[in-house]
Amino acid sequence: MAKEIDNKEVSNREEDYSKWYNNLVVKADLAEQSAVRGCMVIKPYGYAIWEKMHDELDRMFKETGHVNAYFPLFIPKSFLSREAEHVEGFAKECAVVTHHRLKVSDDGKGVVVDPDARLEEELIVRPTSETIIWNTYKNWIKSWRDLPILCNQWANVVRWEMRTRLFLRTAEFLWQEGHTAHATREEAVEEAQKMVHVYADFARRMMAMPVVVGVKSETERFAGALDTYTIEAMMQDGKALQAGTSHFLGQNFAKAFDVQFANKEGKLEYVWATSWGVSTRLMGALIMTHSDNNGLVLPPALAPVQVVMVPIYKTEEELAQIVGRMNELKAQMTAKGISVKIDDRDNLRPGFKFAEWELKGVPVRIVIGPRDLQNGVVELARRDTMEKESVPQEGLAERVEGLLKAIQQNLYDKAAAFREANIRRVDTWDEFKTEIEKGGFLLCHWDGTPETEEKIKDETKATIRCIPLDSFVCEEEGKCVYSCRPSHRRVIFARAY
RNA sequence: CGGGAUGUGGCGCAGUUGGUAGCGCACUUGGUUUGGGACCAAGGGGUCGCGCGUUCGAGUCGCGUCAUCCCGACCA
Repeated sequence: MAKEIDNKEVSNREEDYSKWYNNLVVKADLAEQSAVRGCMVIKPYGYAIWEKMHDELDRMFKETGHVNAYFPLFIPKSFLSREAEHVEGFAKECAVVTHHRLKVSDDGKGVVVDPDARLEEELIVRPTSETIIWNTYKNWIKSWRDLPILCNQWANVVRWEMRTRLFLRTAEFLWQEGHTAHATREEAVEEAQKMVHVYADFARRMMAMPVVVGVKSETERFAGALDTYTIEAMMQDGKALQAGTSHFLGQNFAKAFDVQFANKEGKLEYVWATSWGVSTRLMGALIMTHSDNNGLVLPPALAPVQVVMVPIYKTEEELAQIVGRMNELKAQMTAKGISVKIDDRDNLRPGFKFAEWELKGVPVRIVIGPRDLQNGVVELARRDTMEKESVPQEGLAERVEGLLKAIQQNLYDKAAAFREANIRRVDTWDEFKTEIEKGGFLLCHWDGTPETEEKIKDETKATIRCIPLDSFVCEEEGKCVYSCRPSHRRVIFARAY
């Protein structure tokens, strides 16, 4: 059983990672379960982190030539059935709108669905927007001159999952979905690969989260895709988390929605497609990558509050004096683009504030008391290592600026070191079965068949996370860890969220 | 949807053999405190997930139902 959770200790992760995670999300004021089944309320502090992610991703998309658009929440049922694999993938988890009106019930105690208001065709609340978007693209695309179309949409989607977990798998979630249309196969493949690398760059640079870029095996592919590119991250319990995907959809959707263009020779051709997305699941990844038993640890690049200042005082005069000095220092830091919060709440003691801001993951804490004011110093504490030092007020803004960068880098290095320590090459099936229990990624040879993949999954719950593209590429001859048949490369196996 | 567990003030929990609810935290007020989660005093707030039943009497027993969590299956 997990230890009782309170604000003093988030939990012991080794005992019960799930509970640790859920409690951390709630205690750190990020989100909570809503009254609606499987849905979550993202609280202001949590949303501020999502906004930072949103803003940087949006900037990156635009930098790579994309534009934003918006498509309807409701998708006519018939659209979903156009692409066979796509329906099969999503049919089991759709919320369906059947009526458009309520009426007061006969006993007058409540409302009931008005049976006279049944929709002629049911509407599906989008689980993803390929279908409605390709139905629209049909009207936008006539000639090769209309291509490429590089649209992105920020939206919410609904997938009626059996089991939910805050940020990682909620019935409704926020995401962005890019949907592009191209004249050639090569261009579409290039786009899909480009975007998975945008995600990888984002994860590393902003989230301080190392990821493996790779291709999904046939079984793990997106419903309707020819290839699914993925970024896979390793959480602190050794399990893998798919943090973002980019799909090369071939001409499947173009054919399903009859989207053809006249090429330069005047001949009709089907359009090539990609789609790619990341969701609020990234928040889950962020939490599980860096947090410790004192709570959340946020990389400075995504922290809504980068620096919190806590005054220590006995009298009102002292408080006024200290806060006065703090405001001067804050102004210097704000000028450098650092977000600073002065916690001058007078009903809480300093120790409580320290613990609370640590729980919320604020990267840097600055404490000023009467002694510091005398000596012209401050106490500077960093969240990642929990180290404290006394530093001069002179040049504080520059020092903090450097510290924030150092913390960002240290978080990445720490996570990368953890990942390195938990990636192992495994060559025999016996070894595989014992090693997979220890968690982490296993680099193994695989014979390339879905049958073997399936059997490995049944016996060990491990799946092929990806065939690595950039790092951990192991193009070498060997024998499948399960079937012993020949293999030309290693792939990554792991248990996953 | 299968297996297991749990539903009691905002949160976390206790509640013996049935006798119409209690603790810690939080909250309010006053005071003393403030360099790592303060203390004292006085207060406010719940009919025990919901429904039906057994009983003189149900948080406690029975049946049903809903919800949540965990393990599976499914998934970003």
